[in-house]
Amino acid sequence: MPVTAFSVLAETTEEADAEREAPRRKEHIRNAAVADILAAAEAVFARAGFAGATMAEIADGAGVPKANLHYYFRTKASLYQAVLDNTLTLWLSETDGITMDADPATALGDYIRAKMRLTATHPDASRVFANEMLHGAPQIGDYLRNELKALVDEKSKAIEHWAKQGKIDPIDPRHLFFTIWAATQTYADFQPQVCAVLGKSKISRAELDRATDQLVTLVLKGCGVKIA
Amino acid sequence: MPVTAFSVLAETTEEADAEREAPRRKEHIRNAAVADILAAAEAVFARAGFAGATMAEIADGAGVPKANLHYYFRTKASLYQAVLDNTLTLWLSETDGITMDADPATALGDYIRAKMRLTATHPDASRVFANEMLHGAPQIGDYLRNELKALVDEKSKAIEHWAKQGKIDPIDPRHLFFTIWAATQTYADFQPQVCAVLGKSKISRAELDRATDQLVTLVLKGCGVKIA
DNA sequence: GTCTATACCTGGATAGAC
DNA sequence: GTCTATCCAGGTATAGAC
Repeated sequence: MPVTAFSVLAETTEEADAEREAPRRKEHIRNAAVADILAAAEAVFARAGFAGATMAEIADGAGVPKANLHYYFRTKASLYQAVLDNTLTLWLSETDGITMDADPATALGDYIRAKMRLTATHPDASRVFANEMLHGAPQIGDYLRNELKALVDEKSKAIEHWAKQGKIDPIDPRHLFFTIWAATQTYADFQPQVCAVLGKSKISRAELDRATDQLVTLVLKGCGVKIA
Repeated sequence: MPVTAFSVLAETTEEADAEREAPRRKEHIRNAAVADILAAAEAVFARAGFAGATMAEIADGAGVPKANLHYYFRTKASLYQAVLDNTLTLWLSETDGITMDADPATALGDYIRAKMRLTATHPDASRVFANEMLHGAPQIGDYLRNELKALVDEKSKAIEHWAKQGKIDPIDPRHLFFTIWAATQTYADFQPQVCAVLGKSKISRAELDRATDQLVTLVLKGCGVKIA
């Protein structure tokens, strides 16, 4: 699970000076330790939340001394913000297929499948996001009100267009998104409950495929989508 | 939002002695402060999680000095457990209507509406539960594997019976429950996201009614339930 | 039973050697 | 650039007066 974006690194003006006027884009990952730190931080923040996570635990997970965390990321809050930024870029993706002239069954089905895949491959990212949400979204409130709202507004127009053409029931697209997001992310966020009810110690690939197929069917049929 | 069950009170053997052999059931709420403490604790644990919550904040919310919390509940963990116990009793309710000989449309529709009402009236309970889940359910794992699993197993048999009678599509009832739980609780747990996308500062009663109606329609139609 | 004052400890952050 | 040792704030829990 490699991490690729480091938007909130601690500023190192000395190094910037040393590079003179060299283009910013020339900057690259200075040390693999940074990636390890972000990966370890995601796991710890996912399980313990911001308050419950300790820098010592993250340092252990990354295999570096505690002080190095404060060298790369000045504060615990900065490190948390960097982890959040990574998860948000993940969340915005996958909606490309939902357009006015797309086939609803294909577009919605593919979107749900993609969301479920994301939940399976990045469960910790889902949990970090959920934690932030539960605590009132102090860090990402602006993101939700701007980028996310704009994206949903645009996609909602496409779905309303489908409805005008009789390709889907006249539903509220926003609440449909809430339902899809919740139903997919629950397999990461509420994993202990899912495992307990199913009587299993982990959610198997086959089980998740069954869940995905059922959810796709439920949504398409429930919205009156004509299967092309 | 009165709190009614106090299963994990700190033990006061002195008082028990004073009561001699008096029946346990004769015990009653010794002080309204205890109810205030539990109510305040639920709110604080919901917003901050277990680690993020502080005893000082809870004491402030309840209007009592910090030390009194440790008098009624020996530790922070005991207080948290007491809050959790209250929420779990809430969660188990509302499934009474789902029986083999019930009408699927009525039973499922009523259940979804009841769950959504619960989300609206007890959002903090939902958030405390979600927090515990996200952190791996260390306190309530046993409850999930026993009481909850037994309940879902029983209700699943009823739904499978409906399917044999052709009253509903042959779906997996467990995943249907996961979807319903997630789709309803998201309006409490992910409230900041819902508000941001809708462009509102709070979720109005009317908005939640729309969401409820749409979800009931989605589920009933999506499962091929015949409307009686 | 109730509250004030305090002891003790965890954990974030930093100074300074290498 | 990297790490060891340390400082200090904040928070749980308790002792002891009333």
